[in-house]
Amino acid sequence: MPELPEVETIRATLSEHLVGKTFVKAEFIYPKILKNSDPETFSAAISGQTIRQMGRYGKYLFFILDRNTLISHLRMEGKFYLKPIDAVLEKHEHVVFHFTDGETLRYHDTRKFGTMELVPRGCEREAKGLCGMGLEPFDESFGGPYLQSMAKTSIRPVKSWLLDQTVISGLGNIYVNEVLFRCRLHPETPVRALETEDFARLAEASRAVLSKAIELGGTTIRTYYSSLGVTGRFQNELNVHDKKGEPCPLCATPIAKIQVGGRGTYYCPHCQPKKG
DNA sequence: AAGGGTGTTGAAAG
DNA sequence: GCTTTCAACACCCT
Repeated sequence: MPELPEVETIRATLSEHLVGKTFVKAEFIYPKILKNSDPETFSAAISGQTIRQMGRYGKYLFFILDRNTLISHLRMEGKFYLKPIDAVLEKHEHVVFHFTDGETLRYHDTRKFGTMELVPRGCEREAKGLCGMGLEPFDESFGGPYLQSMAKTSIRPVKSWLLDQTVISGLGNIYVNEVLFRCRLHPETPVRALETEDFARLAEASRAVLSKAIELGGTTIRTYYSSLGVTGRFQNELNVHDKKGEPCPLCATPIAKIQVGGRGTYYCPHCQPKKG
């Protein structure tokens, strides 16, 4: 489900409930969730370790333990729930973590796309998928000049480029649609056609949109809801995403939907003219 | 009622 | 290399 704001919300929520809990074991109903390990090795490794802190980079969630970090990516529909040990195993619950206090943490993922990986604590950025990731909009050195330096002579549509996590970490389909609306940029604008001013505005808009979304606890659309049943409120702030045919908030032109790089893309044909 | 679409990403193919 | 397409999977909506 999540982009950066949703993962951040999940991180904060889980942190309140999980920090200080000690693992007994982990049961894998669907072992393919695990990368680079098998259930027995993984369970033995986390057994006895205490969750010291919950962390995040981009859309990756970190359970920081005594000696290891459990890196979890929720992909499209991953969720975590805290339940008593005797709660029935629900459909789509693929991993059950047991704690010494008798509680369990259930990993629920309808589409089974999510991944989990255990790395030595402090080595998170070396994990596959995290190495080579671009800066987060909240990194100190992130800004217009950084984006411009990543652009080079790319001819890709700006929408696809912003979704590339090696360029910028944390933007997904919802927020990219919203960022481009705020910047008045057509999603298919070739990166090469962007000017210095555009990169500055993209950087600023990325920070603004994600900050606001974090403040509101993320976005809850369709039937999606966050871990532990927490729902966000940013869906009330969406201008274009999932609003095909609805009037643009600025000019009342019907919002258009097209496919860019195979992803549903929403924009205002009047406010976001193509350039270059 | 089959097919397309879905808050993702990495491997394969061009 | 750089870019695009597709597969992993289950469910919902036309």
